[in-house]
Amino acid sequence: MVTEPNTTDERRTPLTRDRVLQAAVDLADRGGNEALSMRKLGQELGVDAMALYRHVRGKDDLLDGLVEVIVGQIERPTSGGDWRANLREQAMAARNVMLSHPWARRVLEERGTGGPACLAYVESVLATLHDGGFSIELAHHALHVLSSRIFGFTQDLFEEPGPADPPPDAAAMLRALAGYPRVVELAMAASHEGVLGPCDDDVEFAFGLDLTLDGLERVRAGA
Amino acid sequence: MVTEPNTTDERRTPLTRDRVLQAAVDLADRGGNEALSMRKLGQELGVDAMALYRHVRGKDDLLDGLVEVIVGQIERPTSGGDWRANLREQAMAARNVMLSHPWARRVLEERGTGGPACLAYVESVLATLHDGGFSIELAHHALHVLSSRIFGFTQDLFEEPGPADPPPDAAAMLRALAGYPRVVELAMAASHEGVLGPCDDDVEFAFGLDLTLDGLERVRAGA
DNA sequence: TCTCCCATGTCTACGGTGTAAACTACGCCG
DNA sequence: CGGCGTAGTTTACACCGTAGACATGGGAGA
Repeated sequence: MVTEPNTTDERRTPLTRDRVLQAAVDLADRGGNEALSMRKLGQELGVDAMALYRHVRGKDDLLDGLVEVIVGQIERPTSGGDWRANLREQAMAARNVMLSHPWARRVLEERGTGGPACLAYVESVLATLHDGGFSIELAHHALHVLSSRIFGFTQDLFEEPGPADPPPDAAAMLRALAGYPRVVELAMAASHEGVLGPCDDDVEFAFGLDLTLDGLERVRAGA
Repeated sequence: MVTEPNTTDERRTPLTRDRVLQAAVDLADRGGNEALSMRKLGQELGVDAMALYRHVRGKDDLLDGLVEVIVGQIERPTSGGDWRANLREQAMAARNVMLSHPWARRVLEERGTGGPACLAYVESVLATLHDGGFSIELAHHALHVLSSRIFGFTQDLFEEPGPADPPPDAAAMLRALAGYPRVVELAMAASHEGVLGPCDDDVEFAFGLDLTLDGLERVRAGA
């Protein structure tokens, strides 16, 4: 082809690692986790899939890069309050990021938290704990109990019947749930009238976070 | 071929959903999560991959079946104690199962907890909470905070440097960690001399579990 | 200005995945 | 014996990540 200028000639500006990562974020935001394939990403950028390998070592490296981008988006709290308020604000900030990038949770779990952005993030959390009077051992425990919440999500194995679930066939659903009276009781009571979000329940997140923070404070003060 | 009897002629006994699931568990126990492919599983059973589709609707159905098997392995606690001891014992039993099937965590997260075994399991947990004096709302919260622990694992984003990590290149590792003083401090302090397990740290699991149970008891008593 | 090189992107290909559809082989039952 | 259902096979398709050879174009050096 002879440099035929295709719509806005987006491909002229050369690819960059940052451009690749940004496109990957956009793609995942739109198409979810399974849309993140090398081929689709290449297509997204008007480029052959293999071209990406000039700027990214492979899929794993791409995902690592995404972790960096996402974790980098988490705002550090205005470090005014005590450790508790500080950490709470931190977790909430992280949660906001995770809510706007629902796919990121899986990527984080899959690739781990060993990258620079994550290390820096953990470093800041540890500093907060230290300044709050936590011993190293207790900070270690705290990091483990908080780990998922500090990154903005909980390991919610239960998918509430949300407003999207009943439509299919409420009758069959109820029939399938016969034999689990307490489960249906709970499903009724917890039907989450207030449609808070697609991923998680703000109330639940805050509840668990506060429960954990309270517990940590108690242990800290007791030790 | 004319019924040539290959070693022990294992293929003669006809396939069954249970046989398929059991083989899948064995395969995953040996080869981890990525060994769970239809083709490999078929090979494991001395059978073509497509043969599995007679006994399993597809990969998703296979995974759902695995969830049933695994969750079914969790022993119910001897319901003698109070709710707290009861739930603790329950979580520990679940953890034992998860430790012997490390791949199960991912499968559970991927496929959810909507199957009969999981529903029955949750039902029993809810019964325990109810008998312990929890209101429906509080039981709901409790289920969310406990969800991952009740199934035997926590969402541990941090991979401790365990005894397998240093070998590669301790010097390069320490160099990479320069700039994160508190992280290395913690890594030193928490080097987990006691090599407890490959997946998680018993101490951390128990710590988080007790912290959560204490918090719940406090809320229950206060409300 | 000519030339060469290298960076960037493309093409082809390989082995892997899940699975749809057609086909084969066997046992059972009327 | 005829037929039928059941279990397993074969083939094929679309997708995945990626190794390796190739095309191309622009900038540096002669």
